[in-house]
Amino acid sequence: MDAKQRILDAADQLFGEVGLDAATTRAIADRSGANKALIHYHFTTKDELFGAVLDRYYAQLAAALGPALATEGSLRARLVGLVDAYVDFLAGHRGFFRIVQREIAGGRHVDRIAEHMLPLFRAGVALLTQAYPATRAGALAAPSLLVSFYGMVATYFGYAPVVARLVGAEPLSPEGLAHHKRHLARMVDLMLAALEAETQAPAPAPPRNGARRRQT
Amino acid sequence: MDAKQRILDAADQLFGEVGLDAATTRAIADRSGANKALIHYHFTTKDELFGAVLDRYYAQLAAALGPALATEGSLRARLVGLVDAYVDFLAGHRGFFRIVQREIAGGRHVDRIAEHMLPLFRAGVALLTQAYPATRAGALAAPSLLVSFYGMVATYFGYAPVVARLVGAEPLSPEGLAHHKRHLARMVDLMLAALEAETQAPAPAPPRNGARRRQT
Amino acid sequence: MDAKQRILDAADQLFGEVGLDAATTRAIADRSGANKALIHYHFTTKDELFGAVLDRYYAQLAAALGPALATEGSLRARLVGLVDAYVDFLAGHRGFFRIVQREIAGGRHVDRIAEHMLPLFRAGVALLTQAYPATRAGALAAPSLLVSFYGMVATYFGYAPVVARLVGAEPLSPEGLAHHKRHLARMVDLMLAALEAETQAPAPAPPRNGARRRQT
Amino acid sequence: MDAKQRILDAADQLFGEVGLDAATTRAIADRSGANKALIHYHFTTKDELFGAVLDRYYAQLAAALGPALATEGSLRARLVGLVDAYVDFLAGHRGFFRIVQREIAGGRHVDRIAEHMLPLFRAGVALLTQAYPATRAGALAAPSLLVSFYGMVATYFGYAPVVARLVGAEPLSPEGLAHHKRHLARMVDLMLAALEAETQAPAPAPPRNGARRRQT
DNA sequence: GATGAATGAGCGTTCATTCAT
DNA sequence: AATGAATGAACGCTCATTCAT
Repeated sequence: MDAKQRILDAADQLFGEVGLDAATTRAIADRSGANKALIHYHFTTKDELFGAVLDRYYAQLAAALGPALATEGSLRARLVGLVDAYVDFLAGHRGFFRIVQREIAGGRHVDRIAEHMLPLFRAGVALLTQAYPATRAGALAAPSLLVSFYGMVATYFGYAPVVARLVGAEPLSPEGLAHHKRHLARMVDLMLAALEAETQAPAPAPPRNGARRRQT
Repeated sequence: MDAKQRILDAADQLFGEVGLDAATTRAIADRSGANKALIHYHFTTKDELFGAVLDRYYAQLAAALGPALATEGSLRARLVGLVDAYVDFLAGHRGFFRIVQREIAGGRHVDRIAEHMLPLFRAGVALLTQAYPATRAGALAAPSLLVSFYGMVATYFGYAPVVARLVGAEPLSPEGLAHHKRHLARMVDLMLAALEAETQAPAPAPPRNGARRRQT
Repeated sequence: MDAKQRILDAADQLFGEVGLDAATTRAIADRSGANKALIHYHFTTKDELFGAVLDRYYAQLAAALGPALATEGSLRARLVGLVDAYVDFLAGHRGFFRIVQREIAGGRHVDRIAEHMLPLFRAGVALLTQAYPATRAGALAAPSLLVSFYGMVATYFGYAPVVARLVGAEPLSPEGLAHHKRHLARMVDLMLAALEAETQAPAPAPPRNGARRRQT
Repeated sequence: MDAKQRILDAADQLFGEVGLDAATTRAIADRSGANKALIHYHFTTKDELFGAVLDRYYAQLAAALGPALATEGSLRARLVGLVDAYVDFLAGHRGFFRIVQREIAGGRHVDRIAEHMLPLFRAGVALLTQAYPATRAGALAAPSLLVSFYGMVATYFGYAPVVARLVGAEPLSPEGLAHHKRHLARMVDLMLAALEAETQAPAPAPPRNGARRRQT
């Protein structure tokens, strides 16, 4: 009955822990309390099971990010809300990040992931370009900003083991996450200030090293 | 001797293309023109071979980043040089990024990677904290900044397939990379300006939404 | 009722196409539009389903051969009619021949097939021995003749792919079948002439190589 | 060293006994005293192993039939010699016939079998057409005769279980085989006599039932 | 240094069959 | 009569690794 759900849960955990290849159907069957054959009955193929896990994650992510996007507040509030919501989602679904991180680096599911991410990225691009024409091109173009912020948010989780050694504290503890959020909010502020400035004076000189040239 | 190098090269390629698990000794043997048994003769274990590939990459990376760190110029010049060098290295060693991306997300080699990255991170932390006391703690603490910048640099490569669809251009083309470098330089400028400001007035109010509180 | 027939039809087709082992219950269920479990409800076991297919075929074969045997004409007319009817049956039930061909070569159903064929062979033996005492033993003994004629009729179908390449024409086309029938009729004539001759002079010398000895 | 041979032998036996599908790699490994993986090491695939068994059989068959074809004697002597040699080969390689019988009825190896048989059939056609122009077409055309004789020879083996019940004796005993050979020699004689007659008077009337029409 | 042969363990997948409904 | 879910056993095949040469 709900064996399908239990298989999905077990697969999600194992894919996150050891990766798609190393997560064997046997292990998934064992952890879900199901029969190996039942996995194939419900999902046909390990790859399709993986796709189902992926789809479920992105549905949950969209649900988690939706409220932040729909907020009535200022752009800053919406961006910070978005970033915070993403951090919370990643913190609460550790396997998700690991799965995506591994597969986006080259696997059979890159396309599926890309298809899930595109609408999110596009929404972000729309948000920025509507507020700041300066983000339509140049060094602060919206896609660049979005990828960079996505990178800031996510890399913290990906490199948690390294960060832990570096700072001697647990990056994924509540305190660590709170600090990360504060850092990210500050980076959002930096970005918005720069965009604000650029809107008034389109081609600002770099603060110290005046000789840099701007291009499209 | 020769064969050992060819095995290392083939392994490096295959690990990058398909990952540690999916790269079989048979495939490595075939691509290197060596015998399967010879791989074990030279490297004992597939995991050790992987470690050797990793070590070689990080030695190359250190060599590539060294000049940028040793430069006599301004801090900005050194940071931008570092970022550019990293971008170039990642662009020139595509497999490296994929390997690290996959393994850092949870594998048997996380520790080895962490050990390689730590000195690089520590050097960056030293650089920043010496120049700006403000980076010793708070929302712009050096570790946070380094992870964020590492994330900006690297995510661009990891999410190239998504970026390609988003902007309809090839992110890894020379033009794409040049644009990415400009973007990153600009982000460095933003950061430095903020640190400069913070050094003069330690607790700045956020630009729009004045109600945020700072913590350590 | 309806479903049972559809299962039988689908099974018959698939057994003919790919053989007993390779015809899976799933494939039979798919082709018949039925549920896998329903197959076992109606036939208990795949082997029993196979037996049912076999039984139906032999019932149809008996019906097809009956008229030829019951004919009032000459022995030759009855033999040729039998042969023609068999050719027509095989041509019209291609799966039947393939199934029998495969299973008679060693399978779990050899006995069942043998039981179906025995009465047919016995009828043939009776027909010949009553008409020609010479067929009671010797080189032209009835069982030998029957097996040989059965072989002539059937092998043409079994080796159709080879024959097609050999003669560059389609052996199972109407023309091919007509030619085959003519050939078989001629072989019947040869046999009957020999039996006729042997009845008048029991120990004929072989046409060229006179030194052969006859035995029982 | 000779593990490859032992695998080939075991496979040959099992393919003959139970068929391609039912002969599992495990059973082949067990019978040959080899490891399951070793089978794939030497033959890559079960289908390729089957092809190797097939090729070996046909090489042996060609060797067994060669002397009979090369004989200096009369056409009759050569034909009878050929038939006898085939009977002996089939009797001595029981698995061969079963394998071919099953696969020719529709499998993945029909083409391979057909390719092996074609030269043999062509040699037979050449033999007959050179000796008797009458075999170039018509009811006694060479291909028809060859298929029929092949059918007579082979069906005896294929239907041995049925024949055993029919005559209450063992068809594959030395006595049974000797009798079969005598029967076949007699059939050869019948055919040759008919061809001889037809050569002198091209369009003979059928012995009893005068109304049959001849065609090409 | 290099290789062909060999192996045990385990892979994803499929099978005929059962059972509760 | 009919079905979706479930299962144990087994499938062909591939794996990293070993070893004698």
